[in-house]
Amino acid sequence: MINITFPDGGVRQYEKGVTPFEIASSISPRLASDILAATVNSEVTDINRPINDHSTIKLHKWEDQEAKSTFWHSSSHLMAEALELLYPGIKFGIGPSIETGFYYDVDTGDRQITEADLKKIEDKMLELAREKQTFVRKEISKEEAMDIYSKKGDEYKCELIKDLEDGTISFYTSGSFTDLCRGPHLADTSVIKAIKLTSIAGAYWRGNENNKMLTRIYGITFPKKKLLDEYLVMLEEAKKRDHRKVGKELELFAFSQRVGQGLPLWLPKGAMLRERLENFLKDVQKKHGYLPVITPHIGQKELYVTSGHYAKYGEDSFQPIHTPQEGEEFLLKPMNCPHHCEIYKTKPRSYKDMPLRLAEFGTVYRYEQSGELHGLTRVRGFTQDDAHIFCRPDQLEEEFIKVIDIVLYIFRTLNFKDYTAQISLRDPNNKEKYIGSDENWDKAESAIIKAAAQKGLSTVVETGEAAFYGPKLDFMVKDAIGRKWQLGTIQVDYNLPERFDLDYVGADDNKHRPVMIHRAPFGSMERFIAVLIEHTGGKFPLWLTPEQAVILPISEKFNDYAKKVADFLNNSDIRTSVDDRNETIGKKIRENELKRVPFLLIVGEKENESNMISVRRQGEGDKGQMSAKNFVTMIEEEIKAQIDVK
RNA sequence: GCCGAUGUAGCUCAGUUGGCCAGAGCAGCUGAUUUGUAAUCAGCAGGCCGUGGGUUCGAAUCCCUCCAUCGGCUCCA
Repeated sequence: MINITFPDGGVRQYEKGVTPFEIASSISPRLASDILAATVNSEVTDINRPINDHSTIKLHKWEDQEAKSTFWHSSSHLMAEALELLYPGIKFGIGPSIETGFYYDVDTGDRQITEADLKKIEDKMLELAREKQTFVRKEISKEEAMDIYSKKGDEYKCELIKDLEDGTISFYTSGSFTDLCRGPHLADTSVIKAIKLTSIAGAYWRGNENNKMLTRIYGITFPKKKLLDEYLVMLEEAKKRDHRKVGKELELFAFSQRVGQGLPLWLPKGAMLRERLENFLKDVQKKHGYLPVITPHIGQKELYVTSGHYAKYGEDSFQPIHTPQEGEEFLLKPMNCPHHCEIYKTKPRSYKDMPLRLAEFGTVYRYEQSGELHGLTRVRGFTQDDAHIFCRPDQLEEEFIKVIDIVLYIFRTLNFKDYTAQISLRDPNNKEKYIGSDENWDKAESAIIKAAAQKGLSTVVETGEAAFYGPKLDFMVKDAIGRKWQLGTIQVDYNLPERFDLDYVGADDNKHRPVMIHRAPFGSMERFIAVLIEHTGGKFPLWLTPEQAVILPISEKFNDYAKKVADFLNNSDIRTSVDDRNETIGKKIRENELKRVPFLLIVGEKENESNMISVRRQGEGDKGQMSAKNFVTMIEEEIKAQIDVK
């Protein structure tokens, strides 16, 4: 007998070799039919894999991510089986589950699979799923595994096997399809009830652009048709919040082919919103001891040779600007740090001056690959809410924590709750990719980890994701359809102070090297506003929104009264306009509701006589009458509550 | 940059297998209407059918080039 410990601490005894499915059955038949995977001693496994030792167990129903990933991984095998039947001779790369769904990379040879074929593949998958094919695991030797795939002529699988250790290789078979696979898998395919193949795309084999491009087919499956329908509706809803769509509807920004791709044009309403955000951060920074600086949009090539950026990115950047004067070369600035280093150098610095915090909303230009451009989230010209903190090594951790505080304050104010903090460290196996001494890297990395821990951030550590000059802490936020974007970033840099030969005189009267922190709480104005649009669906917080109130006269007779009220509100710093078009009140309400104006103030005969306004709140409807003065008080209080978050 | 898809009026979209001057709704303009909480009515105007080339008696429609956009891959100082 073996002891099985459940998550609640309860222990039950079972025969050796019992499976998670049998354990579930012993609790209730309902549970047995619901479980899709199990975690046994912190490893997710098949529900029919025998357990031979004392173990802890957690049974996973659909609601658990472990169950979903097992479900989707099995679905990718199901798709592979369908593909092999429909396209004999097709070769397979890898086919994992992803956050939502799964994909399989395939080499279709001379044939081509297009979106028109997806329905056919879905139908085949459903047909196969209904056959209730069981997933059978088989451990296999490396030699045998290699033999199977060389005979089959699948060079991708051979390459994968080559990197695996003998004795750890397993195959799973379902129906006519056998795949190299670690598992785990569903017991059988019958639980896969709803299938949607979502898209088809090219993907380099093993993610390397020098390799062949395979065809990647993405899909998602569910145990119930209803869940798939709900998912598709959710996707549709999310698309309505897409910042590119909302930005066009609300006239916030635009692009022009003639100006160039990835170069956003800010329209008046977008510019007003952005300006307000900038002022908000400027106020915060002022309170935190930042000093404003302003630097030019270009710099001599020499500047970037000194910083090391030219060597690293020169060829993939906007190329140097040449002037009539022979030999002169300028670069559009791709980052502000070199300029700020030169500001540091304008006079001798003392340890008493530290930390020196130089802040600038600096517009930078980067030649991003054309296929990578995406609305406002990935552009070629953008403005960083940049600042560089020059500090003594002993101040690093404290300064780092203070920056985290600013980022968290901003996120709270704008109601960003769903973010992850990612600590990016260097890849210890690839040290030549980075500049700087081992010692400095170790110090910087531990400073970040300690600071994040002290602020109680839940962090994800990514090794190998550090910048070439130092480790960093990034705040990642998802867009409407779940794509992750980096917003706030805090980076430690020992490299630039070295390259620019920055120093300060210490208490010991000797020269010392400062440490530099790059930080941008928004990341860039463009990307931040893009994500803000998607989070709010264009319904910005009252303090930020371009138009806070629009006055709607019932008829032209009340235009004068409307203008009087508008003047009063504008004088009270409430951004107000009058919609005095010759349209019905219903139409004016509809259009201003669609423009997400937070307050519509309706004035007609009644209001004119009683000197009141009728207040209508966006999305909520009529709120009754009040005086303009009371309205101002109400708005002021609401804005105060929005900004004074602790 | 790579793979795939898409590109018709300011916006959202129709336009059958190539065949009459390329259509609709909204927005715009003009006029009527003077409106009470999500679309008043009528008229007018608006398009090198992304660009350049080709096939054809004839191209928005078929082929090629380039540009842009969308979904991914790679990249992201």
